[in-house]
Amino acid sequence: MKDFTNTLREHNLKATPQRLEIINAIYEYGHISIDKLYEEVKNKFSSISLATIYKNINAMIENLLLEEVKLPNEKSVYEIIKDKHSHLLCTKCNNIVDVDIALNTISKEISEKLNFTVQQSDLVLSGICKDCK
Amino acid sequence: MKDFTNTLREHNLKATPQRLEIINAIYEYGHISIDKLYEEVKNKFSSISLATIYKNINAMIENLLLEEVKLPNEKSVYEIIKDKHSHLLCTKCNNIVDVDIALNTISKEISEKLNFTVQQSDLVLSGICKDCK
DNA sequence: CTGACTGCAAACGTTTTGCACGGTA
DNA sequence: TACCGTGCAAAACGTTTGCAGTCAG
Repeated sequence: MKDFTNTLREHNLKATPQRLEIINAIYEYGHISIDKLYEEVKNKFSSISLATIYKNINAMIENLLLEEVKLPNEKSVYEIIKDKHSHLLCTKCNNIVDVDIALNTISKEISEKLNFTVQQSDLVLSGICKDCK
Repeated sequence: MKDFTNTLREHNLKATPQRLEIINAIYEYGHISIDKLYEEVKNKFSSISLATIYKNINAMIENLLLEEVKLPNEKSVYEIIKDKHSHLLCTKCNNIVDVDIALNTISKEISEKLNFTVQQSDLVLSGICKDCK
């Protein structure tokens, strides 16, 4: 189990046992929904409250440690902030994987043609993953 | 005011006055949130209920007349289903415009490299539009 | 030791449901 | 006329808040 104590402190968050469990679960899953996270953390911290999950998710988002990923036809999932990337969502097994897709060319084109400055791009490609075929 | 009577019937929905007003408002706005839609339709149908708005949005989504557009840091908006396209979201004025971005090349690449069959792609580019600069 | 965090319960906002009535086809 | 749709009120759901007790730094 990876130790996120310093990561949390660097983001101005105290490293409580509950919080370490939460961030670790998110890390291990890669992408996780609130419900799954609650279920998962409850295994090790049976007394944890859903309110604590929400408070922590929000605190970590505010402190730029986590971000929400909105998905078509699905509940949002949360992931640790890392380099820009897109998501592949398998509509059969619901698995999500990160992919590095170059959107710079597209952003540049939009900037030039429409005079719209792109600051952020969110791309989700939905379909069937190789394991589900 | 465009007449959506036949469009509704073709999607197995009765053309009630409320429904015509709802679909027309969505059409005129291009992209609209539930709240704005309720507010807008209430101007012409002061007796309309929020429940009716929800029931209709859901019915039209189920009958493939509408689709939800999930946006980063914003409430979802709804639009009439049309040809595949992406969205530009201005984070200053909150305006949304459709853009035709070719994602086929990307989808093909993903298919070949990762053996993932892309069926749908959702792209939102957020930034500053030309009017807000 | 102090401010931040936890867990509980209550509150809140959003969306859905049940039902009686009314309107479309 | 039969069924679908509307509007109201209540219920359900997901998320946030307030507070008292606890813990990390």
